[in-house]
Amino acid sequence: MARAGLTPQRLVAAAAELADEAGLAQVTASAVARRFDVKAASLYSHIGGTDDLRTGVALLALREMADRVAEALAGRSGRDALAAFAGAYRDYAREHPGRYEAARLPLDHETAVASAGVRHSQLARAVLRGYDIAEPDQTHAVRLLGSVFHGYISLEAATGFSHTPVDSDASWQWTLDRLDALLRSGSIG
Amino acid sequence: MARAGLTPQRLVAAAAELADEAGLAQVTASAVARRFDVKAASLYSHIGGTDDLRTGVALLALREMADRVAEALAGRSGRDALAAFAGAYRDYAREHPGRYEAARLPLDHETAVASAGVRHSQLARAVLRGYDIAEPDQTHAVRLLGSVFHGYISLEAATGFSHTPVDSDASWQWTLDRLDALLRSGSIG
DNA sequence: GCATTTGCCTAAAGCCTGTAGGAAACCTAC
DNA sequence: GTAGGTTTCCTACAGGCTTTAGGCAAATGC
Repeated sequence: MARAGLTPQRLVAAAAELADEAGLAQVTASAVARRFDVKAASLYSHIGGTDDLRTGVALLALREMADRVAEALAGRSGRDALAAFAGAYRDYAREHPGRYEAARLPLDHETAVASAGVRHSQLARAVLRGYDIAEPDQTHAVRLLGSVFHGYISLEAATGFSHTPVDSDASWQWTLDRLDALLRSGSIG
Repeated sequence: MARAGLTPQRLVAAAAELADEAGLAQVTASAVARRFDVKAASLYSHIGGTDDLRTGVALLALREMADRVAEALAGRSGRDALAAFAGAYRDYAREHPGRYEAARLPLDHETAVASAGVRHSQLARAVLRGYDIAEPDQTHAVRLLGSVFHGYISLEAATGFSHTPVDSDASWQWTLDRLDALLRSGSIG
């Protein structure tokens, strides 16, 4: 019988596609096996199991997002950098909702420190360099940026902010403006 | 054989406890049945199934949170109201992580409009009354508040913001201060 | 060309969901 | 208090997913 050519990478990639198409909950060993026309048991020599698969998607998503954000940030500073930073996350979440969902999975400490997660906070700090904020305010500001953007993206995905006539893009721009102003005044307070 | 006294309410209440203790993923018909020393099949005359159970927890959480926030807000305004509003959510999420998780489940439109979800945005608008912000900025501000607090709570739950020596409570206070300032200037811009 | 390694298979046990139909407990009302 | 009806929980079962164990065939290397 012909071999399917399974590898951890290919399995995780398929899991990521599946997550984007059907949601992270649909990412199962069974479903991924089906994509390769292979029995579910065959996956277990390549990956640890369903949890492993989802963690793999999470790590992939963190890497891809960090890459995108880094590229978006190149050569920009100030409000420009802020918008690029935020936009990169928002665009990624829209294009890859399942991967974005996976990126919020809790990782054990060891996996987390080895992940691209650390690059994300470095990138946030890079944005803040344009605002001249010293510690510990810089750490507070990193947390604020993470909170606002993750919160916005997650609420937008859940509800689409569709209960009022006010456009979501308008709220996004308004938020960026206000954050920019907030961070500018941040160097004073 | 003695009857267990199952009702949709009691089942949802047990599901909520289970969610807080073990996470929303552990909320299954099977697990809830075990709590009542009853076979899983017995649940199906009271609830639709596992999804129903989780949705029930979501609706319960939305109600409980709205009640708490409303109480926290009573008699306060300005930065005081802002802190009470945010604190009520954060405290609830810490006490009831599983319920909080459930509250973010996507609900179909019909269920959503009948839920306590609408009270939440009304409460946010009540906070903003202390800041004198007109439409459409008020809607933008409601979304900002939702984003910041939900984002912060969710990141705090995931990582505990434990990778740096800076205290999470300090970042929370800093964030409240900055938001208060932002909203104050909001009436101008 | 043969031995070894690797990859995918079948088999099977365990748990979860959800449906169907049965029997016991409860309620009502005579 | 007891007969009828209803409700509640049960057993049985079908189907799906997970994961382990052991086997045969394909690829690889000498």
